[in-house]
Amino acid sequence: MEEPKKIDTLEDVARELGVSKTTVSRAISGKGRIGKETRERIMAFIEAHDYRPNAVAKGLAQKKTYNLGLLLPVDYGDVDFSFFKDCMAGVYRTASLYHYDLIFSIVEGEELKQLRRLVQNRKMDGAIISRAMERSRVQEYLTENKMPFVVIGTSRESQVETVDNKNREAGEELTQIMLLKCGGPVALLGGDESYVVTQNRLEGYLEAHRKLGRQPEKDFIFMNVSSYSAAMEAVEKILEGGVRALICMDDVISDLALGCLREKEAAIPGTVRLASMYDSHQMECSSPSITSIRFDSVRLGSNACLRLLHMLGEQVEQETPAGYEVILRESTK
Amino acid sequence: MEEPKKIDTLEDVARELGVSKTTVSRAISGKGRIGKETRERIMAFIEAHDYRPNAVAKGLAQKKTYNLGLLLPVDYGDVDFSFFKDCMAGVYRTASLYHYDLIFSIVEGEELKQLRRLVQNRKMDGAIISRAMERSRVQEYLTENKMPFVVIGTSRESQVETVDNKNREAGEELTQIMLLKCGGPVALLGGDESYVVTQNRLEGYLEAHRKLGRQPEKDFIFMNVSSYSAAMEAVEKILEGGVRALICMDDVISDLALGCLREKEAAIPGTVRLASMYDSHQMECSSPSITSIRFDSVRLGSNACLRLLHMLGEQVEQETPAGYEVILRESTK
DNA sequence: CTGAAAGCGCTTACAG
DNA sequence: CTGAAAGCGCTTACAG
Repeated sequence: MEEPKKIDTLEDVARELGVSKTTVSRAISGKGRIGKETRERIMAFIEAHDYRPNAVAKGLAQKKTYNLGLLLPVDYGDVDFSFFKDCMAGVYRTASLYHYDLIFSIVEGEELKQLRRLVQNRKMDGAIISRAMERSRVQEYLTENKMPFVVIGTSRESQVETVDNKNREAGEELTQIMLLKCGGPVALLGGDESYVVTQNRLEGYLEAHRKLGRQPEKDFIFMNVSSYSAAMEAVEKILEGGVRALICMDDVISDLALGCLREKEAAIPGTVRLASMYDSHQMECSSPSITSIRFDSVRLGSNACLRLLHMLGEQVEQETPAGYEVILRESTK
Repeated sequence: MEEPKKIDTLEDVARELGVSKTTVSRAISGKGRIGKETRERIMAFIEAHDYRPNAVAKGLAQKKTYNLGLLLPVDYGDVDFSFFKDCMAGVYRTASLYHYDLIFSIVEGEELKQLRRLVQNRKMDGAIISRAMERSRVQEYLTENKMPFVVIGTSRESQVETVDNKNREAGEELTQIMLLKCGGPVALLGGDESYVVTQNRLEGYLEAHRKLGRQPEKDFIFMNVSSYSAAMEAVEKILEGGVRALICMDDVISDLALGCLREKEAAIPGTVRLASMYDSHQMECSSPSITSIRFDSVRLGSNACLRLLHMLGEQVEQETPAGYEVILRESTK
């Protein structure tokens, strides 16, 4: 024999228990005064019948959706999927913990149509976006429409809430290790200087020199390296200068450098030691494997979510800053 | 001067236009009789004021959410991220086209808690899951709770709606090419035989032999290869047998085989030609690059979405079967 | 501490 | 062709 009545709604619960919907609602939400005994009776009944409030109805009454938008750039992951994967997992777990769901949307370049639907149809309470979308009008649009959001990765605009890795500290630690391991100068290949992440890693590099009382050699710092030819030019100078150590600011640049060093038949780590300020699957799997910094992307995602929930007025636990670890591999042996 | 009144709700529209909410609703939905002129007047007003109906309210009234669940296995993408990426993009675009949003959830092993929330709180109308989750209780749970779903990849259970690649046809085409290119026998390394995908690719392999009037040599067909040692055992037999061509059923197995061949110092394609029945980034980037079949994952995702929308009673366009292409690379030169 | 009632912003029989 | 009214399943002043 099945339970004769399905308990699907608040009303069902109230009727069966002979109380009002108001009371049941209060028992569940914990808001408002309610007798301890009544409350326990209601909760036990709910538990027994596995009743769950309808999120849509709740949303309508409270003008909330309990959905968070996760906006991904269209070509995320071309380079570094594990970052997005881990980040998403972190966001997801934290959102789940607070009973929020994730709605995801892909932002393709300047196209805001999809995002607009999410915002105008009021299908989310807030959004998490990535720095990669900084150049699109997404942030502007969200701000105009009073949609709370947090950016993963530091943005150039102040005023926006961001969570980020400790790029400066990590850059400093890696540089310090390289300086200590290798007697001579340590060259640097960096990316687009207009990015905050680039600036921070550069600062870390410089700071490590300062703390060890060494003078960074300007001639071996190459910024805005974005092509194979740019990397090649730098690598040639490095080899000519007899520099024995090279740090690249991310995995893409490392990959370029690796190609250049191979073409020049420079042994790694024999002739040049190579390290990357950003880890990825390729760093681990290339031969030789590349020493690099692994950031805690899961935590980063989790923090982004906590921040957003906080902005939405939820009582959330404290954020724990996302850490990192330097992974020493063959390329710096 | 701003518009003095914000047009946020159906009621606002109705009031401003001096009609009833019913009429406005009908103009928007297109359901029910409505005068052409009235309708146009309403639509123009809506357009001008950029009004969008509140999806939550609409959902409550219609007992729909216009959300589709996208359930991902926890460790998707360890092997083959681009598949998920493309698939998701396909699902996403199609969902958007029909004004649905995607809610995503990660299923971790046997843990159904998160999924349960999505189902019980009625936050989605249907779900798209992947074959990778076949062994969890997800399908069972969805069925019990009458939640429509479609599986990407063929499931062993009938009764469920699936969309899949043309694994048999593609396997046949690749095998045929290999047979024609190489005079002798073509070995096969396959995965878990209990998977339908494995069975289909095997069928294709056999069918190619049949059509060319060749006898597949049982001694060079190795199934259930899941470890390096299993692959090594197969590779040794292949080399001893003087076989000059090898097809692996997917990119993971290809990677294993590649490692084994390297260890045995067998030249590719010099000594053995290697091809994979599944393309991935690694197939493209390994050296030598590996000939493989590239499936149209975007289309596959799109089809999954179309199928689900159809099940939900939406009028959708016809599915176009997801195609594939054989990409000839260095490994079979 | 508890409940009746209004309200969230839509849809949809039902009546005209 | 159009509208008044009930209803979707919750929450929340307000009153008791």
